[in-house]
Amino acid sequence: MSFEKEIKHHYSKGHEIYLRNISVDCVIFGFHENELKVLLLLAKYAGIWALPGGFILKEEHMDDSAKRILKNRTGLDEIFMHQFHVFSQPDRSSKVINQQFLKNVGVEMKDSWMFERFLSVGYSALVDFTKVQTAPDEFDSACKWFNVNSLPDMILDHRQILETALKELQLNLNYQPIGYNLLPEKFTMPELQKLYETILNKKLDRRNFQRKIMATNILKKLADTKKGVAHKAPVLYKFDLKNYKIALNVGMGFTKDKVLPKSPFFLK
Amino acid sequence: MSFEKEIKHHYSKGHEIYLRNISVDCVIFGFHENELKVLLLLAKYAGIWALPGGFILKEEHMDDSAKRILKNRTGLDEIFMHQFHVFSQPDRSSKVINQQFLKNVGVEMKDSWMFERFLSVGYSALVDFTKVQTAPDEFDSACKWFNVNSLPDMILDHRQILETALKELQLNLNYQPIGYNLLPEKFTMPELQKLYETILNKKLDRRNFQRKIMATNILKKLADTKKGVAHKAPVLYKFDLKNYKIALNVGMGFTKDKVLPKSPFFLK
DNA sequence: TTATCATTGTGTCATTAAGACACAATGATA
DNA sequence: TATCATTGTGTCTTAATGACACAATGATAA
Repeated sequence: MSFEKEIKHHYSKGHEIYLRNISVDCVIFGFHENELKVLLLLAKYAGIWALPGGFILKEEHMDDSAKRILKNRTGLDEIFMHQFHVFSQPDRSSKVINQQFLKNVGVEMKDSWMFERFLSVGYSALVDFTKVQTAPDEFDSACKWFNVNSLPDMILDHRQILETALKELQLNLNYQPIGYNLLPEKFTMPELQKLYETILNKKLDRRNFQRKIMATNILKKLADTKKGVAHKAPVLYKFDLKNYKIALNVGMGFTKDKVLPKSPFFLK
Repeated sequence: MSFEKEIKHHYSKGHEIYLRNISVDCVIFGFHENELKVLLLLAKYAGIWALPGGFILKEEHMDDSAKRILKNRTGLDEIFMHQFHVFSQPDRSSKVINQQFLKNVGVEMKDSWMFERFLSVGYSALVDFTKVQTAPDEFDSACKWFNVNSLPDMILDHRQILETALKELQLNLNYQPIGYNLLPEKFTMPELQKLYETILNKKLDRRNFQRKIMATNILKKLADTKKGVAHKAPVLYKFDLKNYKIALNVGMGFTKDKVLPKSPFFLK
């Protein structure tokens, strides 16, 4: 189907398969060359960058909508995504804006479910940059990773959605394990530390970092070292998936033969 | 308008003023006689208890919808409410269920926006039990506080929504100040501790509790003591609203002339 | 009037985590 | 073979936590 037909169909018939007034936007983080990246699409109809988003099928769990959107745009499956906030400014989208989008691509329409107000549920995911096949769909002319510190202009309130996701990620770093989807299977301690530093946007002490991370029991030290690097060969680690998953549910202060960071207030 | 007319009108015309496919449910916590309570309504049309809920007006910020619902049911204004989760099981509500509701009150209808699937956004609030005027509206036959440990059967997935709110509350207790809306203006340290113990459902050490709470700077010690109590008269405190609000934004580990609890990992 | 006693206010001590930092080991490169 | 950036491990001080002791208070009972 041609793009024009596609978009006409979406605007005129979409409400037959999707829920109304509600959309999903995904903030997909990746890690590459010591930079925290986020995946954006260039929306054909708007000529401006946007988060990968979509709608909820009439009989679909919203989590599955988010996963479907992720799969479409990245080819990735089995990624843990979670909702972090609903954005509900009444004027975050509007009839005028949507009619302008249509006009941009030479389509005119009087009425459409798309002209109505939409709430958007923000979802966030951390993925392996190297495994992603960026795949613009029929509505997008490009799909690209951006460094979170140099973002382009973005559609509607997508910048705000992204910032919210980033703040949440930085906060969650303190309570949840991270890295399983972001790093290769085997990795070194400096690599893991770089990930933390990049997300938090600050330097951490190498030695204290190691102590803290090891105390959580989410890592397994391997016998191997990383070959072919300058200087001393660093030891390789991989995640102890069992403990990693426990920590995901219970938080980093979980107890596996004790060894847990002291927590503020009354967590313990 | 009669109840029957009201409900007919809601089912046949509601979509003209509300967003579709999305609703708001409020978990309203109160504290009374050392018990954590939650406000439930007995829905006329269902004959089963439910969280106070409602819909989003077409031009209304969702936060305002939640506040409007709270105001309607409790008379309370200016209460901090926040969204905590979207519930999106496809089968959480259904046409069949809604038609049954209508049948229960002797109304028949073939089609309605209410028969469609609804996502529900959970909101949570902590309010002063004593200031609440419980007010069932035209759709409800009763409005009552329940101890969170002895809840009645509840409609749809409302039990799950409530449990989620409670868990979130227990977790947030570690990072956010609490009590401003739940306690009288002046209160004693044992009273505040009871609040924490009730929510967390565990005993805390009296002396360590005092130390920790005072270290946060959210309390002001008053010159007065509580009169007319058995045994030693406890000192009265009130919240330092300025610091309380800072802590709400920044978290309990905020720095006001230092004195902050050590936080796990890399918060600091 | 005085003793009782549950409750409140405050302090101490041992343990442990966090932050800062020193030094030896490694292994590619010069 | 020496150099040197980087990695691995340990130590020290400070500060927060949890456990606990004891004195002060003030209504109630004797």
